[in-house]
Amino acid sequence: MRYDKKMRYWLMKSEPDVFGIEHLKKRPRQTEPWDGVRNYQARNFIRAMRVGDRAFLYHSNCVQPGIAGVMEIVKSAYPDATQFDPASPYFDPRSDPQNPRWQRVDVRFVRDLKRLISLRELKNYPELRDLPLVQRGTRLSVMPLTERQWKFILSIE
DNA sequence: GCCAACGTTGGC
DNA sequence: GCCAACGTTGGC
Repeated sequence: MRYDKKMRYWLMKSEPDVFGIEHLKKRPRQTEPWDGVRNYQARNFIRAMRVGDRAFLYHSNCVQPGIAGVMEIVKSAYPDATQFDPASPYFDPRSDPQNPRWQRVDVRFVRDLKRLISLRELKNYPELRDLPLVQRGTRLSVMPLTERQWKFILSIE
C-alpha cells in the first residue's frame, strides 16, 4: 500500500463487544491506549500517527459493522505493555523488551457519528473504492484515509 | 457457525 | 528462499 507522510486521517477497527465507542466515552478523560495491534502493516501505521490526527472508530465482527465515531490521537506511538504481560491475550513472547516489537497510541473520544455508517453502505460509493476497508479480503485493522475520503464520509453522515 | 482470504511459522 | 500447514480476521 502507498503511504503518504502527510496523511492525517485514519480508521481503526475494534470489536464493540470488547471495546467500542461506548467504552471510550466512559473512560476517564475519554482517553484510552489503543492496545493489541499485532500486524506489521497496522503497526507501521500506528508509528506514523501524530498527535492531533483524527481517526474513525470502526465496529467490526458484530451485528452492524460500520463507522461509529471520531477519535483524536492524543499520544504518539510508545511501547505496548501488553506484549510483555503473559496474562494478556496480546502477549508476545518473541518481543524483546530492549527493542519492543509492538506500539500503541492513546486515543480520545471526539464524538459519535450522527448515525452509524455501515460497511454495506460504504461499499456502494465509488469515492471509497480505494479504501482498504471495502476491498475484498482486506483485514487491515489500522489504515490511512486520504483527506478526500475522510471528508466524503463525513459528508454522507 | 461457516469459511474465504490472508499472514505467519517453520521444515527443508 | 520456498511453500505447506496452521492460525486469525471478520463478513455473512
